[in-house]
Amino acid sequence: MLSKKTKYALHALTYLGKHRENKTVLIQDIAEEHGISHKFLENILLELRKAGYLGSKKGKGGGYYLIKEPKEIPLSRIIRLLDGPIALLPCVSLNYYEPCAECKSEVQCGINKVMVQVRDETLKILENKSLQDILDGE
Amino acid sequence: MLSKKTKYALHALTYLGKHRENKTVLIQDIAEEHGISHKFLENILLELRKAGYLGSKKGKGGGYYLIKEPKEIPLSRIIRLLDGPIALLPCVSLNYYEPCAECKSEVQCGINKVMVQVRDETLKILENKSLQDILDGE
DNA sequence: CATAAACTCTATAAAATTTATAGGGATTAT
DNA sequence: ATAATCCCTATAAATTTTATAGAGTTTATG
Repeated sequence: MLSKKTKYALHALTYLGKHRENKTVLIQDIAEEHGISHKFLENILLELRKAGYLGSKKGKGGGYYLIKEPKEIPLSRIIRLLDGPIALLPCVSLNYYEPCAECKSEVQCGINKVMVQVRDETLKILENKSLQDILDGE
Repeated sequence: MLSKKTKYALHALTYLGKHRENKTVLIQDIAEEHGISHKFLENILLELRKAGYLGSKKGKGGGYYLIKEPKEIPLSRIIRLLDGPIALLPCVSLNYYEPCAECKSEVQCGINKVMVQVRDETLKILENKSLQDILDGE
């Protein structure tokens, strides 16, 4: 399951996607719309900005806005950013690889081999769905 | 990512699958082979037995053994049993459904719609891979 | 029939992670 | 000048995961 952080990030991105005509959107507005803690959401939006998905404007009249095309924001990226690996095991993660302590040899491990396949097929799904698909369903 | 519980379960099932000629296998043997805590693994095997994948024999000379064909043990089942939902959000889980607090209307939620698709495609992958596939890779 | 070997079951403790809060700083419009 | 707003880092609270503990129960065997 996705963490609340990722779930909230998706809600925030969706909200921002739906309000692209506005110059900026307040954290507070998104938080209220979904009943999310302002401060918790603040941290999430900060991460999304640092990762290059959002722009922000400080000071009075400031707020956040989307700086990428919704089409260019695949689910895989958002999940990786906030939740970490998409792979089911560390030993098959492309972006967060770590060996599994209990496994003597990766090349001889049937679990590893199957999980590589699962990872590749899962990635295909998540790279192929973007914020645009979410917006299309609203 | 899978929990250690699920990962250990997969190792245990693999071990049992590789030793089907034996009448029984000791918890201790599996634990040692993979450097897993005996007691932790004990709880996991108990769950697998209660769920109908393993049989056990008590007392001296006892142990665990596989009672299902490896082909009949899909990854999806093992993951659900030990880790819970496969869906990325509670509001699209088939087996562990819960509404999302921050979402006013599921039928109007674009996130929900996309996640239903992701769930269905992910399930296809995980239902289609079984312990047999793991054993084939060993 | 005594003993040791093994699984059974439930409770609890420890560790790690996730979720949430807090508050002072910096910037900007008016 | 002031108020609004994002920026940043630290810490607290809650939850979940991981691990341990120990008293049962069953069974093979000498």
